[in-house]
Amino acid sequence: MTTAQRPTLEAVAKRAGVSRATVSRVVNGSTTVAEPIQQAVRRAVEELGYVPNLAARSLVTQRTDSVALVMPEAATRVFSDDQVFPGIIRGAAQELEAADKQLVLMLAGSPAGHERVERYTTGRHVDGVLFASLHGEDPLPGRLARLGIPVVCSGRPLDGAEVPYVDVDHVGGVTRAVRYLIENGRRRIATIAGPQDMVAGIERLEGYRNTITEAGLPVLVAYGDFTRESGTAAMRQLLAEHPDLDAVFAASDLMAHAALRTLREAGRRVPQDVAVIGFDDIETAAYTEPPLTTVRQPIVELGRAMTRQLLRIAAGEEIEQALMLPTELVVRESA
Amino acid sequence: MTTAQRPTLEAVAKRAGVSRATVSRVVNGSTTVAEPIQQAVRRAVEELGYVPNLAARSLVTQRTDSVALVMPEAATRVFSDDQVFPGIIRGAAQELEAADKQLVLMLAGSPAGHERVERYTTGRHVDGVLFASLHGEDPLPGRLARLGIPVVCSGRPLDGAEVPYVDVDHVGGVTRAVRYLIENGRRRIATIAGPQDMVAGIERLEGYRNTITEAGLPVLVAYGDFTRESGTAAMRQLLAEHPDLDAVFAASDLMAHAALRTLREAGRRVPQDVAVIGFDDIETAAYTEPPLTTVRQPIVELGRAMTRQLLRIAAGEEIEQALMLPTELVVRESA
DNA sequence: TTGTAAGCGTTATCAT
DNA sequence: ATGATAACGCTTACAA
Repeated sequence: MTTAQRPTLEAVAKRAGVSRATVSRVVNGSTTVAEPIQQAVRRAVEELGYVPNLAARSLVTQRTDSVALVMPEAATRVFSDDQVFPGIIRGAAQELEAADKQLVLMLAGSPAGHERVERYTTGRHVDGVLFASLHGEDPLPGRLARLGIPVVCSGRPLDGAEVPYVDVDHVGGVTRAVRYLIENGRRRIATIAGPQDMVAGIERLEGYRNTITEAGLPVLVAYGDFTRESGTAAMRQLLAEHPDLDAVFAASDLMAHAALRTLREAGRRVPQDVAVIGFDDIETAAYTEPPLTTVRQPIVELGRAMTRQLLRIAAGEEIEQALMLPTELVVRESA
Repeated sequence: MTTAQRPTLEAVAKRAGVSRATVSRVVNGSTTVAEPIQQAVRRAVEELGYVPNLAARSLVTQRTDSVALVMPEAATRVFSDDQVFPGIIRGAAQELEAADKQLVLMLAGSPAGHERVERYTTGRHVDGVLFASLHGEDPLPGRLARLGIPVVCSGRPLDGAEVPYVDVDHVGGVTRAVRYLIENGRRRIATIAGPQDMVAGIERLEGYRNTITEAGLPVLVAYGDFTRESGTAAMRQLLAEHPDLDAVFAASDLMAHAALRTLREAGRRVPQDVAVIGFDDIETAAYTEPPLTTVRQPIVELGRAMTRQLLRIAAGEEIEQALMLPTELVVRESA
């Protein structure tokens, strides 16, 4: 490494013929510096190609200008093609870019990874922490909040910690989907539920159960984990246990996609024999056979909203503890 | 913010009854410290919950223990469901986790974003920079390399800079795919090419062109940009210009997926009338109608390999400038 | 083997 | 409005 010696504040000060303090003021946009001096300093900065040393700044300001985005899933599942995590990353990246802060991505799937995230975040190496999709009852968000470190989760923390969160309206979306099925004359409506250790899985099932029960219809459930493979297994199980079902609400588009194929293999026509509705509205949903009717969730906006909340907390503002983003039923041809 | 005062080296030293230097040695795993003293220090660290201040360490060591992963695409396109970027992120995250370094994600799609990336990376705020999928002739990788900052690109840099890179064997994969079509009796083989300002687009077209020409067959090309929408348009164009085509090689699975649907809408049966082969082997490929025959590229491994190379450069090792990862034809039912 | 002390490059507090 | 100067928390010669 040639490690060309970087210019420091000192060097700029010397070149501009002023003190370090003045250069620092100019660089940080203080207004109390005379215009001609500002000019001179800026020219020196330009000529020397000066870039502030963030470590040094961070050491004295106690800020790092970076935010951690923690994905608590196993690495292999984080980036399945449901686009949830990429969407959140993208939203967070956009919002942080506007705030000129860095995005540090951390995977906490393995015990080692989780321990690493804990060390790093409790060690205050970031100005705030974003948690995407909690699994089970992770105590970390609550602990960080108690340490006074800004935290925002996607979805209500399952351990009941008083941590700010942003979530999409799972229940509302599912309710609309199930009602739509009922209005269209479906009476044997089954669901492929998501994992019950995640808010998304829990609330989508709750939405189904409430709406179905309210309508006096039978609750028919099989469980998956949001993936296509699990959707296939769940659909087969439903078909075996309730051969007379006439509709399926799947808690994810991936599972709905698998259900579509499984139904076709079983000789059922969609939507004539069985209507299918998914949840997510991934890109692929418009390209399934038939195109999938589904509940759209604003996933990039979720990432943005979480980040905006975090920045507000970090800025010392008071924020509402929960923020809910609307979902929407997108009707295509599968129901 | 309660900003509970964090313990410093000083505090640990006092508690353990030793000097700061000794604590530092223990924390950094120096072997030259007497066992009983190590014990005492470690206990003090434990009791106080001491975590090193990375900014302070970085200031003196000149290392940041973090690596930037730059995605030069527009934010809206980075996370399409082709899984390329998420795959690279995942691979990089895995490898960096093992090396106990942080992953800083940067989007350089907009001019502002690119400028920000440039400032940040040339300012040596990271120990190395990973570039995912260059668009056009970005001079930044070359510039960083000249500054002595470790850099690795995915794919050969188009501006001819002498920068280390890792890539998948596009040409080999495409050649195998096209030969497979020829061996199965196809004679009017068209291609939906990718964008010609990206290595992946260029090389996949080159592989097609060479193999087709070598076999004395006609070159039939339409251009897309790897997305489904562009695939639909390209497939329509091909159908209009060459109604007698009997096979299509699409440079991405997304475009192949769109082609599948467009062909069906045009009344062509796949694979009977027209054989279709894609490139990527995304998860969805196994679930298209019919399931897609495609060229698999090891995308997570690409991210891992890039990261390993980067770490080797940062460690001062000499590395080969180019590293090629194998691709593989996955035969399903579309061809 | 352990301790002392000199920085690392900023920002912030005081004077001036 | 500007300039000294003291932190910030750590690593690392160098001494002992």
